[in-house]
Amino acid sequence: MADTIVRRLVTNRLLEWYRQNKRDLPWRNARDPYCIWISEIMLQQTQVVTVIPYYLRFITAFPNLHALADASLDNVLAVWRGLGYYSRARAVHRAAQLICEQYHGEIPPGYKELRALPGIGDYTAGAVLSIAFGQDFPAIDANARRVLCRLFDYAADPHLPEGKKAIADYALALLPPGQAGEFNQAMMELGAIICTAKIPRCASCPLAGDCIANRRGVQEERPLAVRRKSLPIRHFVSVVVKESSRILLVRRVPRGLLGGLWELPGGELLAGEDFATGIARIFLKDLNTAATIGAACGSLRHTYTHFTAAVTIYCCTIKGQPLPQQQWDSALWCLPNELDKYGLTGVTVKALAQVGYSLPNDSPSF
DNA sequence: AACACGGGGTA
DNA sequence: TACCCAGTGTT
Repeated sequence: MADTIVRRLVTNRLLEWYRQNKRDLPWRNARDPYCIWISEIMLQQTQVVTVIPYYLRFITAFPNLHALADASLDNVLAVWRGLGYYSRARAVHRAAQLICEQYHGEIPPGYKELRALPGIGDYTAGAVLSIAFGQDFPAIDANARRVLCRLFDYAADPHLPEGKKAIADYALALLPPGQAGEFNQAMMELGAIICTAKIPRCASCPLAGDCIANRRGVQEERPLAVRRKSLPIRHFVSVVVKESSRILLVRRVPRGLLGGLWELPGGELLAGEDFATGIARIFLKDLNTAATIGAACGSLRHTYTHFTAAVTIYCCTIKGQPLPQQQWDSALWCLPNELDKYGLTGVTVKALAQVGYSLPNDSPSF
């Protein structure tokens, strides 16, 4: 494997397999670095099949970098709604504005410049440089990492600093000069289709004969599994306040969990706190208004990355106009048929459906 | 180094 | 339920 000729044979087999088996994806063979960049941001921690409709909708809404830079964050988040990791949408919006200011609207074709933009880390910089600009940079995502761990039977934790270096060295050793874009995509495609996390299809793998883990029969033990903690359950209340057929929506401050998204007012209950007390506390502190609890009108569960939210829905009335502060930076009274104009949180979409307000076109498939 | 950060899919 | 996913930014 350390031999240049052997490496060449391996990459040739990989690239030949890729040419014959690659999926037809909307961003593939795109000339425009902007399209490559958007697709790579969306593909962070998100599977290809999930990204496709969001990508098409986003490119339609913001066809080029200037369109994105000129849009409002509210508009960008409304298009991103449902894809998750909303800091990506905030970062991509901010980066578009920075590229307009600093690089005359052209995505800079340099590692240092890309890496300095918000939302672009090592993986995305390498992906854009190799795929959009043809430069010899590796792009190591979870797929490529798994393929390399198996190919070289790397037995330690690849997320540790030594592991990251080892995996990067493997990738650099294999990377064929002048074909980094195809090579990186081929590694990811192999990981997504053949060298899957569970039950890899080694019988169909073009690199099975080169794979040390396969030879040793330990492919399913690579990469080394890291145990996760079970998710805690946290209790929340979500409140429907109506005023002459309009519904009160509030906007979360643009940072942290679901930053910049709109939601029904509410929040987490303190330990041992009952619903009426919690609602009164939240409305007084975050909306500067007195709330009176009404009927309970539903409940739901929603799982985030690191906790499960158990949400109870109440109808309430308030005294006077709400003044957003603390966790919210804006408030408005929304007509039911205009709900889809706002980037709503998943919990709010679910809660509204339970009280009879289903969103049109909630699926990004249009 | 560990944690925060969504949502959808699969077994 | 548990795990996985074309990772990045913060602490």
